[in-house]
Amino acid sequence: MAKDFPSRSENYAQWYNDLVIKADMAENSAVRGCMVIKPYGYAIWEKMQAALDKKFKDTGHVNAYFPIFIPKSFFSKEASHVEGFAKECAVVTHYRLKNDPNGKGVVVDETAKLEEELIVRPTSETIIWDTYRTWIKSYRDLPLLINQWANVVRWEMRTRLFLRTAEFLWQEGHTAHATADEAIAETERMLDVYADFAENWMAVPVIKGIKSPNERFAGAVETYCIEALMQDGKALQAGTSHFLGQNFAKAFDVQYLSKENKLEYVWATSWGVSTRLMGALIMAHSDDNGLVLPPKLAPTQVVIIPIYKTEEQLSLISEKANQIKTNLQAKGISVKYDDRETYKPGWKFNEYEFKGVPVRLAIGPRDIENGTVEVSRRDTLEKSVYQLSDIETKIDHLLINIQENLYQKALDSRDRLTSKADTWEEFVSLLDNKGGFIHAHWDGTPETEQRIKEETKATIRCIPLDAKPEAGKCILTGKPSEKRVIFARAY
RNA sequence: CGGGAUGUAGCGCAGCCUGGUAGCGCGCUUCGUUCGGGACGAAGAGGCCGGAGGUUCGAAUCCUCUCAUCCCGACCA
Repeated sequence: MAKDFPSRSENYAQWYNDLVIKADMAENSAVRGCMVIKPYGYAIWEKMQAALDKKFKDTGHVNAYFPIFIPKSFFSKEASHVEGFAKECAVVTHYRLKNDPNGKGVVVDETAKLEEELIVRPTSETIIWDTYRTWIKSYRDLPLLINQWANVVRWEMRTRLFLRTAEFLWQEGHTAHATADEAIAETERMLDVYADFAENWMAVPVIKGIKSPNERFAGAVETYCIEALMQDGKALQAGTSHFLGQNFAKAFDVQYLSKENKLEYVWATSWGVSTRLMGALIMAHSDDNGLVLPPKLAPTQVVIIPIYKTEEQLSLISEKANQIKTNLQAKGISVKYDDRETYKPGWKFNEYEFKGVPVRLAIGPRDIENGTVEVSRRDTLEKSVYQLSDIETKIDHLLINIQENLYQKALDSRDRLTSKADTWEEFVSLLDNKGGFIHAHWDGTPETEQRIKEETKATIRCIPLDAKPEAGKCILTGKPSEKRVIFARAY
């Protein structure tokens, strides 16, 4: 058990917060609601970025960059879009400071007022579609498949490290297509990319589905999402992919000439995942001993720690350790040999355990004598002694095994926390006593969803894409329903 | 924007009620002994007590104002 670290059962929220800070991933900054992502946290984010970026490029997308500022007038062009974001926008009104004539510090120079205020982007649909108007003239310009890695600002009232911050990092894909079918196919393709990333890289099982109208993205015709379930039974939206129809094309007048020489509005999608995925990753696997990282996203996959008393021992151990390190690196495994004299082995064990390094190797005089190494895996905390011969292959297999084990554990946990409810009493009782995903019937109306939310704080996380037709009665109103949807309390 | 709380060393806190010039733990520095699961001892460094005003011979402590932050709600990737 780590020092001064709460357990999950004691206080899950505190556990999460302390974990993020003590594992050195992020901390609160001087700016309310904005975090500093520290090198260790950023390294994990970079691994996520690299994997996602490759997937985007493999599916034909290219990266570009659009401005952080958006003219205020752009926001009024798409009615539901502005309505969705108006309440959480940071606005730039002036462009100059001056010395305070009354003495201390600086003040805003009122003479430097902008003609038109600039909005710090909460998302980039408007500026991008304003730009696309000039890029798209012919069917030959389509499809346009662009992604941007950026920061965005949403002025949230209450923030939590990674899960909800006023500024966050994300990627946003914005594509333009000649037909609705093509755009829908793109929307679904990117949803699959996200699901694949979540499951095969993050080792977090997700449910693919579509959002109910209440939860739909402001300006979208249909919002697809992947929903994950955390260990405490609360759901977390891990990614969204929107079919925007022709809403933005019409708002920003983006038209092209078809093969038939007809002027047509283009069809759009947008899709994004954010640093919130860090929160999902942390909560999905970590335990009361600290962070647990899936090998595919761990900045350091293997750490080697020497145990010695004398310089002679250290030099023998170092020779062996460096050899193992080189061989592991040749297999593409990231290895750190921590031979710092300033920390003791026990301290290092705890340090790397807390930071979630998947595999730890310890080499001491006994190992040098026996030709062995002590191998400890973070996911199960099991220790065993391996013979040195072909150690690289064994470690390679161990990493794969850990990755699979983490996914399986997360899947088991989600299955345990997934229930069906057929009556209102059952539904409320499940929410209060167990949490998790609850499959239940809903009459399909926004009013009912709203009432359920007000009474239980649970929302429809999604209507699963693989939901089977099943006649039933809405848990609240008793009206007929054709399939179950997934309810949960969410982050 | 409603309800509650807190600002004292890098971090976490005590001191305030009953005014007398600031202390504890962790961390940090140095030296020695240690080193197979967060070592121990000794010696050090570090704070105009959130800010402004007031009461007083004297304010971290009492009074007034102010700023900031955190927690609980409404909003949300």
